[in-house]
Amino acid sequence: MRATQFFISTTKEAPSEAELVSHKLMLRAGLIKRLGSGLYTWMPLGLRVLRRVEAIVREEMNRAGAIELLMPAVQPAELWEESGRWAVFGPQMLKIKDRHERDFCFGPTHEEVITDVARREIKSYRQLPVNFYQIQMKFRDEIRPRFGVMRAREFLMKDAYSFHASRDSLVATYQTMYDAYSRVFSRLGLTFRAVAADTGAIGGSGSHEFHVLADSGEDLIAYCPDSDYAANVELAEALAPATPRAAAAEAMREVDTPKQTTCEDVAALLGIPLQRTVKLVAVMAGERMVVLLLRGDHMLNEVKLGKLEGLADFRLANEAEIRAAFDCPPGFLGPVDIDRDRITVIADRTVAAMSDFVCGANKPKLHLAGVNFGRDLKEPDVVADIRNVVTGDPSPDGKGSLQLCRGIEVGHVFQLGNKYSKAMDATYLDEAGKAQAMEMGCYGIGVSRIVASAIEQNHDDKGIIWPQSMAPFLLVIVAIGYGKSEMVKTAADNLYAELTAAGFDVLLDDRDERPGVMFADAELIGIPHRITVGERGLKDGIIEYQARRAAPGQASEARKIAVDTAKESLTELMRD
RNA sequence: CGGGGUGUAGCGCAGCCCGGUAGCGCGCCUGCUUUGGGAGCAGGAUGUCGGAGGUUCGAAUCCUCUCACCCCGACCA
Repeated sequence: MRATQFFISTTKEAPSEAELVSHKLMLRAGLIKRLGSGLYTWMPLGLRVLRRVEAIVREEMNRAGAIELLMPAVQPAELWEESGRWAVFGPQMLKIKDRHERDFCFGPTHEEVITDVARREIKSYRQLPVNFYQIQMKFRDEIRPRFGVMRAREFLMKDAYSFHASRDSLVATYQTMYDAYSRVFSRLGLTFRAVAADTGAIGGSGSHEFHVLADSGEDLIAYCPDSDYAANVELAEALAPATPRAAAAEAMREVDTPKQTTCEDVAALLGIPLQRTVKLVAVMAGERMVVLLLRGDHMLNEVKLGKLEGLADFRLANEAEIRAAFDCPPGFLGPVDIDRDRITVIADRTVAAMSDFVCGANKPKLHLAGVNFGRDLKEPDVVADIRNVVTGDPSPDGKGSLQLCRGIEVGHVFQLGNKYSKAMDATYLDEAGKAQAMEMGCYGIGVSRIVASAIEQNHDDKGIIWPQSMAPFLLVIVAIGYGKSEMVKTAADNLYAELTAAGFDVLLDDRDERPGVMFADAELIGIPHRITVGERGLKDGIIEYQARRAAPGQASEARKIAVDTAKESLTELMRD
């Protein structure tokens, strides 16, 4: 591709809306343009990157035996009502009406449509297993779109759905897809980690997420350096303390806390570790109030809580409900002397093993110290794991302690079981001629998100440094004085023709720009390899090569290459 | 949805407090010079100051409403 026949639109400054490095660089390099909140045009350069990622995903899906199809983005409401998700998916779904006032949605995912395909097409166990996939724009009405294409409302997704006659078959395909995903992210040159995950709104049983590791990631991952345990914090189990609850040593007493409404403040005032305090979180399970007890330094895990009996639809209590139940303003709430007939107490495992702790007194400006279960208040109604793990917690596999890191979720694989096939009556006839619900799996990759997360992992102060496998061009020829020097033009044209014929994706920068502009653009855009062709070197039969990515800790070094053997030298240098 | 912030030229911003008819940098156009790290000089174009209403002789500026976008939060009481 010649730069003069392509469309390059770079800027020195990033629009003020961009916060994340990848977002800024994507805008500055002219990969994307914003149309509205969470809505982006993929400009020609960005589209090339997107297509390269897509191609690798497609190759690996095909290699894994998945079969490509393309389903409609617009889906009738009836399908979603069949599966019961029209209401469940809720406001995240973009719902639309046609001219006859019939309800549709712009597909946020395609379990319903594919299950409909399967139930119409698959009659016999002989047709199973089968694995369909597509690469297609999805729409989700995110609460808060942000970070450019990282969390956009419209985004490109690869989604695959497998159907099986047995659990074993599902597990086998799940493993095949898991391996295919690992290959995809490895080929894309990303540092990633597969982690055990919660199944969320999609439903089902077994599930793993693939995360690109980055400090800017929105997800927290718990992993054990001494074993292969890794899980999303949403799921990672916090084990019960190994040591049993110590006997009460202190008498319960009130302490004045005139302004201290948080555990941090109370701990600071009393000069005790935060780990000695207990906080109370009030939630509503239907009409009933449930209070949750967590150690002062711990965070509630809403996913875990939602899995407890009767708490699937819990919500935080509002201030009016709190005042009605406690007759006390928030900030001084505690579990002592509350009406246990009307209020259920759920203690986190850690809290259940605490003694002589500090908590709110249910009176304004007062807290209690030296509080003990059994003596000062009844034992909790329920003891459960309802908190996020923290650094240093024992690994659930018993092989060391947990560390935390951040990740960007770029892939997710699920074993769905027969949730959708049962709801939508997708059955096949088994060997005995009996109708059976199909086992299902589903597997997603956020194609557009991969582009952004690759930049998060691969950039410097000059711009993007594409992994070779997803670069928009493999090599850029910067021709200095292309329009002025016949020698430069001839040499650059020849090299371009030769390399292009050899199958390399080459950008010839034949613009009438100053060298600095072309160098800066090449670096901002992040093309992995660069050749500089100028009269200066050509006089000696030489052109210059420079790699975009420098060896760790040093600047990328330019090296001289003889024009005559340039193709051979470059083929060597650009070997992945 | 709650809190905060911002909307002025394609992009980044100043002007607003204290009302007087809009400016800077980058980019863009023309010409000349320049050409190995985001050129120099000269000339030039571009704005319903997000929208509506109001106050005023006069509004980018003050008031009301509204829309859009961004950030934080939506979980610890």
